[in-house]
Amino acid sequence: MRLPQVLQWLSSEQPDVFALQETKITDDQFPLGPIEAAGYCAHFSGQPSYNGVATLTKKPASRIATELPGYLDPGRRVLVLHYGDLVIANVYVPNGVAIGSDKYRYKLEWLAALRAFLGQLLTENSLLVALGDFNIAPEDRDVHDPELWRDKVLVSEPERQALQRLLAQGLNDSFRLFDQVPASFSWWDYRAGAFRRNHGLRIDLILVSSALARGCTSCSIDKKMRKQEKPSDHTPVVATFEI
DNA sequence: ATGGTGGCGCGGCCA
Repeated sequence: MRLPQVLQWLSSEQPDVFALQETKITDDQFPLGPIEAAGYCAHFSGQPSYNGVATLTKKPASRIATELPGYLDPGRRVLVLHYGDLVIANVYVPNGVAIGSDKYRYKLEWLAALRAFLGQLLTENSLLVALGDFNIAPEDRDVHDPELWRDKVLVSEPERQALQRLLAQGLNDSFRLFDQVPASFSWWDYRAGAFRRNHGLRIDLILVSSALARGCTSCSIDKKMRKQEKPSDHTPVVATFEI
């Protein structure tokens, strides 16, 4: 994980919750000291080199889950925190690589297991946030060049339908609760000057249950981290709430 | 233009 950038953003923005994906670090290597010194509790589920999720919060969770029930996955991609009736599910959806590949099938299976899990959580908790790298651009307006991306991974209809089935259970894309400037993206490829040209996709989502959507007061993309030296290829998405 | 860049970790995979 990019610890200096994380500490900088926590210090300047002071979020109650900060969800990271692709930490690429084992739990025994997790930089607990600096994060706690910054005033945050660290919850994490990692592995060597790949995947890994972490959720940094002002207050410790009462319960934690790291698996999709009934779906055996060696990848550490899920971290669910419980705060009484409030549930915060941090997810790193598989990339899928290419349409028709084994990894694409894995992505669709994984999304089906996630849908079942979130559906179960929604029956038990009215206040649910599911956020993270979904690796799906929900609509063409979330893609810099829809014709170029048509039927490509991250944009294909089966992936979009899987996301719509998630939403249909009672989740809302918080970004679309508000007016937004066109061509708003959260991820840009490192190659070919994609960020400079704003050749991006909006694949990082904050999905909220209806009860939380009523208290959602803003959702925006903060591009300042992507402009820095050695940035992540993603940049933070921020939602605020009055509960 | 089937390329291009970057992280992890030391060759090759993954995104």
